Amino acid sequence: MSSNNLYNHLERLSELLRTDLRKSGIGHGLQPVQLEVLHYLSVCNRYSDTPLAVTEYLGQTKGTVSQTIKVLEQKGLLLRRTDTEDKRVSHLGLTAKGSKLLDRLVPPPMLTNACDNLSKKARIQINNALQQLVMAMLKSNGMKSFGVCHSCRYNGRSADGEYYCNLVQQRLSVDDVQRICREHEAAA
Amino acid sequence: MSSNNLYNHLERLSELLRTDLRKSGIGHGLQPVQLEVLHYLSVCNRYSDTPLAVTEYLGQTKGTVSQTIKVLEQKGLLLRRTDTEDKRVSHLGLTAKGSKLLDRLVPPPMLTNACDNLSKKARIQINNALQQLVMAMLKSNGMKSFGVCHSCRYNGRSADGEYYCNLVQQRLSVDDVQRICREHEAAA
DNA sequence: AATTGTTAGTATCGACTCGATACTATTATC
DNA sequence: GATAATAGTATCGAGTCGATACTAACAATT
Repeated sequence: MSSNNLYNHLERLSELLRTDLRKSGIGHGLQPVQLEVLHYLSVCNRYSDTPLAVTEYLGQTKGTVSQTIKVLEQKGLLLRRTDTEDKRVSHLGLTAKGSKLLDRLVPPPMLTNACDNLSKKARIQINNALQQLVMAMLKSNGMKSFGVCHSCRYNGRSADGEYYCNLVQQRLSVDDVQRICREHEAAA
Repeated sequence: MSSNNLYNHLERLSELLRTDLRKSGIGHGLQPVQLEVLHYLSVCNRYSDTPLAVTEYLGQTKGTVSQTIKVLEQKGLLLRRTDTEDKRVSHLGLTAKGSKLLDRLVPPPMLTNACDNLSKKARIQINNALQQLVMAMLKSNGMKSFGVCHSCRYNGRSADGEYYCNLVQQRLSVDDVQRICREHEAAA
């Protein structure tokens, strides 16, 4: 009953956003999912830029994601390089072209317009609510949170005060800790 | 920038919901969109149960919606009858089978689980935030709001105290005013 | 009453999605 | 060194979705 009400809004929101994304992308031959992948790659960190991470993030199968990535690569919107330590894994990154296109198309106009019509306070409230809902959905279904390193329990400081990840045991730059990570676990 | 943050959460939410819907429906041969159409028909009023209304609600083209409806009809999940006054328009309604199936599949488990893990207060806040965002998106893009009659500027009372719609100039039942309407316009 | 225009909806097509299944290559484990 | 696990690819088929072109019913105008 309570989740039913929520569902009403969420479903519509989701469908409207998708349609708008589709309209944005179509002029450039891009599908909604493709824009989502590009967007993910623009906000993830260097441990999370692999096909598998995209798979976990989107909740699709690896086969599906593999195809999407292939197309984006062929379009020259992203580049892949094989990991130096584990030759099974690829790292993906936007090309300048991909990055530029993403900036123009995302967020789609409908959302941008909506935000222009909302007060700053309202935007913050909505943002918090959405975040809370995403968290709840992920947590209650045993999925990865993909939070930023900054809020991760593995995030610490090295002896000289630099950011340090206790999981992968490496230093993180200021840029790193603001990106989302597939290994993220909320601090206790 | 502010809309960018919002977009992060919204896009993920949207994708997760869709994937979950897909998983729910697949066992019964139903696609996400098909479930969305069934759901819409379960909450709309008798002036809004036409293919065109579905089209406006989902933001797709009428051709696309026409196909979806055709499939649902063939599966025996919805029934159509031609309008008595205007033979161009069809009215759609769930069959008992469709209604039963919908109850089992929507909302999808991921959302239900999430709600179970949230306090009542949090659910209300999230619900309000989502509603506000949907409204803003629709309004700033000149789209129809699809609100419930109860909150509509055309909604009034007839001489004997019954609900009355000043647009279509007809009485509305207690059930009617709780359903969403394609002619809805927010009260001033 | 015939003409023209609009509205509701359908039919068909092609590019694309997405999961399922089966596969390869590399790394981990015992 | 054999086996299992992991990261990813290839292929296929059912289905989505917009574009285009269409029909049928109604509305407006002369």
